Amino acid sequence: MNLKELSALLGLSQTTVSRALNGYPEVSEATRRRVMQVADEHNYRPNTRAKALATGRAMAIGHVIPLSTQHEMMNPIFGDFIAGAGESYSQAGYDMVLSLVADEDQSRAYHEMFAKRNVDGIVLHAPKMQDSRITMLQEIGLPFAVHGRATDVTTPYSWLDVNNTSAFRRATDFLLDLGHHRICLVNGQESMDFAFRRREGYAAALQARDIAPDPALMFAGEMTEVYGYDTVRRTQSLETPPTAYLVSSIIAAFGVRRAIEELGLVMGRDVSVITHDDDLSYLRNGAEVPVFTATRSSVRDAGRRLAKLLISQIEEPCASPLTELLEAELTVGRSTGPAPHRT
Amino acid sequence: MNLKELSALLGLSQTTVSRALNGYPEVSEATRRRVMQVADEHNYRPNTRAKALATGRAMAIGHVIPLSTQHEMMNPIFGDFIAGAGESYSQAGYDMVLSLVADEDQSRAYHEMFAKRNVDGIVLHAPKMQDSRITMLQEIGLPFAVHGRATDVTTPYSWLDVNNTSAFRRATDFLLDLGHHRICLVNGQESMDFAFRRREGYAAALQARDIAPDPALMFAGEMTEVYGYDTVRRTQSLETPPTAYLVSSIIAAFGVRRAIEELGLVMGRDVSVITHDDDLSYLRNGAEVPVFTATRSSVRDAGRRLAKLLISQIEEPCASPLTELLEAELTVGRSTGPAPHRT
DNA sequence: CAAAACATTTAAAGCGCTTTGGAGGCAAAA
DNA sequence: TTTTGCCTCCAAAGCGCTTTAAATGTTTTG
Repeated sequence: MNLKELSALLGLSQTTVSRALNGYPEVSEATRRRVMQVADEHNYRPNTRAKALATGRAMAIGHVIPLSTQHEMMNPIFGDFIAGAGESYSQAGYDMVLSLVADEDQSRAYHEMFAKRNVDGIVLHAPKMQDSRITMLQEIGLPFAVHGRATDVTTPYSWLDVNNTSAFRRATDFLLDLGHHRICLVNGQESMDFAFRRREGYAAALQARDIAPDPALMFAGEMTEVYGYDTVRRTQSLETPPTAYLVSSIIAAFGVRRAIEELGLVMGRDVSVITHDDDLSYLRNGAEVPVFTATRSSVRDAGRRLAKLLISQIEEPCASPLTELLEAELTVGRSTGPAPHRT
Repeated sequence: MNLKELSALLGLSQTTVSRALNGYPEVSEATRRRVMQVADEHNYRPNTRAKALATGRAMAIGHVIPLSTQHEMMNPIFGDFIAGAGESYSQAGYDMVLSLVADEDQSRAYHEMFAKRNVDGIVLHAPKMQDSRITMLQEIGLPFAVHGRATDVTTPYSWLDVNNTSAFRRATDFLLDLGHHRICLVNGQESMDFAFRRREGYAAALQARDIAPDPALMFAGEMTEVYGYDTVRRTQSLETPPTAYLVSSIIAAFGVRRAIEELGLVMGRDVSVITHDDDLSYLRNGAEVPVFTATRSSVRDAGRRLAKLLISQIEEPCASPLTELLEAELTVGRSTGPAPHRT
């Protein structure tokens, strides 16, 4: 069923039917109701492609996912972020188109997305500290919004980020208040902007108490379970092992917990752990009482918000860039306690 | 830059330029080269929407993700599956459009996808045993392929599945061979077809050795870490606790391991564990020697294959449905060993 | 050399929708 | 009665591409 058939059926012109369906005022209420009803009965939906061609709006938003950074990107976070964004998109009538591309094809992918005109805007994932993609997109002139920020990019652009610095600063302070002095940072790869910012927060908290950060206690890597495990094994065999761990991901925190328990230590008594918790739907941090004390911020919610932000950006092209900084909450679980008195 | 401008630039008609770019034979090699070059220089890409409208092919494939079953679907598996599918899509020049919809809107979503004609086919995720979506899509007449199967649907359709029954049968046999008699099944939700089939395999192996399945050892639930943990805690306090666990997901297996270690038992000696391993990129099953003995099957590879299968289905609409059954490999890790001799 | 055959190229229609610029009908105003 | 203005509705152009049918120019053939 297309417009032509539908309007023939109604004995009206395509113009009138189109207007009736799109809520234009130049059509009587009676006709509109009639059109609506018949359209509904025949399950009419305008052909997206034709509509897009006529209006110049694709009603779709693109996500370019680099394949080679799969470990950092196609990760547990991603599903939840997409789910959140998807909610906002379908609410606003947008489609989501995903484009998985090899790392080296990324630049081409953005240019192509623009030239092919099958999206109205795109979401930029996993920004690094200096991220050339941002200026590239600005030059291209395709609306975009970043999930995260790029510290070294100074031109204004739209973004939504968790306040990673303050989250990790507060977490570190929390541990310091409990009497911990040797706090091990189990961070993500620090070329990623979020990881860099977390380290900044960690370092700032230490510095404020005149504690020099110990390089032997600062790790950066891909956040796997094994990474968490290994880091604890390694650091616990140091001369003066850390009494607390600050972990960047709940998956790594699993590994941290496993190593602690394997060493016969009790988490929350002998060793304290705080992890960042993206509040993933399938990786809940315990039930009523969280297992881990955590800096929590729902990545799904971030997806929802960033999508909305981008949509309003698209629909108001002249407005200046929008930004949103979310504060993570510090939820206290059973993985933290006062520093043990060792000699 | 559009066709009109490009052809004006070249002093050729749109027809010729279009043909040159699309590899039609009615244009001389000299002109083709010239066209190609100028197109390249100006970074010309045909407008997807116009092309789609003209050809009737959207060059896009849809994935409808039900939101309410987020825990089963928007799960760790999903990211990797999508990544795999995305590889195949971009290779074949297709886009991927995701549509996240509330559960109750699912039927409408499929109809809409068809009516709006912005995809050429769709992938059906997470089939249940009786899945009404399959017949619905057949009635609609939109090409589709299922990731998994629906046991109770008898009409033929295209699918790709792991042989869950045989995988779990072999895993159970493996444990039985090691002398285990009381094997606990930590399964996914059994309304899901894959989980049902896994139980079938488990039951068949027991039956073949005249062991009656013990309902107290068969669990079905959402596959979280805590679920694995709780199940072990619960079953280990039984009068005759199981000596082995057969787990449906590596995430639950983490919980299983944690409970085992917490109970002071050694995995692979006191208690054996086999898990299904979807070979997720960010949840590796150990390094060289796998931590868990596992029935392994890359979900990413499944995505790649299913996408290709659907594409060939789309491009050859009259062909009969295609199916592909993948065998999981049984990889031996350090989590299994002979059953301990208890009294 | 004319006719036929072929190799290139083009004009124009069409994909299904929106939107501009009118047209027709009718009630209110002059 | 004529004019004005409003309310509905419509014909047709246009979005950027593909594709059919036809027109050119170029060889080859009888």
